[in-house]
Amino acid sequence: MLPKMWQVESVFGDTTQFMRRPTSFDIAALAGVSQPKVSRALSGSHSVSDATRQRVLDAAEALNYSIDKNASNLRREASKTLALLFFEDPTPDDSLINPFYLSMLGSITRTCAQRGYDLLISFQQLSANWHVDYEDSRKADGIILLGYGDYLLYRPRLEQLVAQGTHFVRWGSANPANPAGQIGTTIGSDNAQGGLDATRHLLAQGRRRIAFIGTASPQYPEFQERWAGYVAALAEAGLAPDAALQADAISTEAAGQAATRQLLETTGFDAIFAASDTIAIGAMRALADAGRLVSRAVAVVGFDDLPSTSLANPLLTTVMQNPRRAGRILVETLLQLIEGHAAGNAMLPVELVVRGTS
Amino acid sequence: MLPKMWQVESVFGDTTQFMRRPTSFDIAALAGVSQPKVSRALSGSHSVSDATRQRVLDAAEALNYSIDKNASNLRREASKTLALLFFEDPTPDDSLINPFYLSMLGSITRTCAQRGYDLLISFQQLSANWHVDYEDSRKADGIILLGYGDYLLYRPRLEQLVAQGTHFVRWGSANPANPAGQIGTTIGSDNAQGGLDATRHLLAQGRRRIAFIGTASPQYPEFQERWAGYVAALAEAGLAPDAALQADAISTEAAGQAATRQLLETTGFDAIFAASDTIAIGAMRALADAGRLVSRAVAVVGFDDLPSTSLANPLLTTVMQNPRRAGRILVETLLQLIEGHAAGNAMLPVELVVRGTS
DNA sequence: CGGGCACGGGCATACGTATTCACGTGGCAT
DNA sequence: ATGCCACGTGAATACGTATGCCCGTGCCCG
Repeated sequence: MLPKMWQVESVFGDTTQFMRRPTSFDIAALAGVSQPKVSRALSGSHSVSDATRQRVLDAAEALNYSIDKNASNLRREASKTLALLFFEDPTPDDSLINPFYLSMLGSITRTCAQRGYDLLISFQQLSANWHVDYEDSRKADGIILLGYGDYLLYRPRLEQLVAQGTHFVRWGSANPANPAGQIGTTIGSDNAQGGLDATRHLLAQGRRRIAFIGTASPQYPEFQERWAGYVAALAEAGLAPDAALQADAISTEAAGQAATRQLLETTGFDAIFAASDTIAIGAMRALADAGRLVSRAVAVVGFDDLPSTSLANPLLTTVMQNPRRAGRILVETLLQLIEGHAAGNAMLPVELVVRGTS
Repeated sequence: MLPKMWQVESVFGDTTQFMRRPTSFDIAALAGVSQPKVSRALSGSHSVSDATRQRVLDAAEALNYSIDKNASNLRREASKTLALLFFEDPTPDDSLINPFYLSMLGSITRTCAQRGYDLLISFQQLSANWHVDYEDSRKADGIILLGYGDYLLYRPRLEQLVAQGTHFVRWGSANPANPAGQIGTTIGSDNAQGGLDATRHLLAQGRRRIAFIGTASPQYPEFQERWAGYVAALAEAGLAPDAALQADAISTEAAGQAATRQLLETTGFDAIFAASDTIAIGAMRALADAGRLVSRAVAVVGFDDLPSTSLANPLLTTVMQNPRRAGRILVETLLQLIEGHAAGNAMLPVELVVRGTS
């Protein structure tokens, strides 16, 4: 049946100015066609003649019409929306977002826009049951998960998502050799290669006591892979990893600084491979505090290539990831999944950028 | 009438596993009540007895039910969603987002979450007719606008939004004395006060030839206000602004560097008040290139207090804005507007943070 | 000349929720 | 005893769009 309003009141008149929000019935009437035709015309269906389509478009333009997304979504049972979830370990409110993820944000939003999708964004504490919230409530057709965090903690959530058949992709370890990459579709950098390149570079500079600041724990699979690359490079040079040269630090500058300070007290070293740029910055600060000359006494290599490190002095040698490409691939892979196609993991190449600290 | 599915098939049976998405009718049946009751129970209506509500909640839990947002939004004619639009002057794709706005992102998302709203995010080129897109299509109940850009260019868009009655707030000049703050509801820092404080501080250090790097043009009202504060402080000290000491730069580090380089060639100065931290960083780089000692020869004060400047050496003296508070107020003000309450502009206090460069 | 087919179009209906309305049942005051 | 109100309830329906289905027309081909 017609919506009730149509049964009682006429649409046309000089009250146009104060009319309610126009619906597809309004443009249908104005264009002299039926409501379904309006829908078909606007959605580009073939079964609409060009002349009719143009009349419809003109009418829509005239009435300043735009499709009610909620009604459209309800009917189509899809929302043309993706959800971007940064998930973090429980931290105080004021924790900043990992800058590396932020750098993906631009390309994610742009790729979404190109593909006609909207993007919902949320920062999630691990505690919330976000997995219910987005695809279940039809707010989004799929989910992008970003976030360093304790993998062992959020892994059950991932398994639940897989079990529910939720469409999602995540940034993480995509290395086929790493079981951490086998839950859901995962996109990530070639962390092992990056670790290998960074460490080879330091070895080529004649460094022999190379510290690794990060973690080798499976809680943080990406760091673990960088560490594996580090170990592999050492092995190529006939060196065995020295446990005394490894110090734990997770992502933050403060952690990097503390870990380095501790290393300075306990052992000697002539180079640092830091598992992230933020850690490397903290390390450089600790070195400066200790009066150790970065690059002369201790070479430093980071990981990420954050833009903000351009303020550091000397400029940080680092393993560059490509966040723009990463963002695009995340979105495109997710869309593949949503459209029902199979999509595999993807491992993105990284590139060593040699600057002043090594 | 009941949805068609209900007229033909029974819901219960051992096919539960492969059942379609549960609807409010399903939990109604399971809880032994009617569908409207389910809606009321879940929305916290008073006209539901506690016992009934509990039964409904249990049933919803059992069937893993969650409300279909699209249907709910359609019915309520509201989406419980806000749209966050970064809008930029047309720039190449790879342009990064202004870091100051990014620092608001966290508090905006969190405040939205606290208030039960979702957040859509988009980066808009000025060319697109985004104003049609969000509230008109009922994707969002209101819009938050962020973005440095040529005010004179986007001003017509703002006026159109006002004319349409769209609910929106924007970050910008909230100074009652500035006509730029009188279109729509505007939240902003007390830029004039910041300019005043920064310049007074430099004057108190004995500096007399203080350069302003930014712009005094009404195209960028916030910068204009900072400049006005600068002029006011000079006046207090009995100094007249010297046009030779003013150089244009919009936001970017490169622009700040170029402007400073130019100033170095044309005139002498003993201090710089930069209209943003990124400009200040560029200025410091230009000074370093020219062999001028920052803080000794030339004192520098920035504006924003970006976290990344913690890598600069010496640490940048700057006027601190409070992005977390700003984000919260933006959201809360917008919600006021959406709920039909009046909401005025808000001007947030700023604070001079003295560090190494002055 | 008749049958089939391509094509443009309209009717009816479903999507799942929230709200309006009317109804029945108690209890309380008149 | 009668009227009234508060309260919990369910029946019906509207929100606006997209689509399955059927229909009529004109054309071509057999």
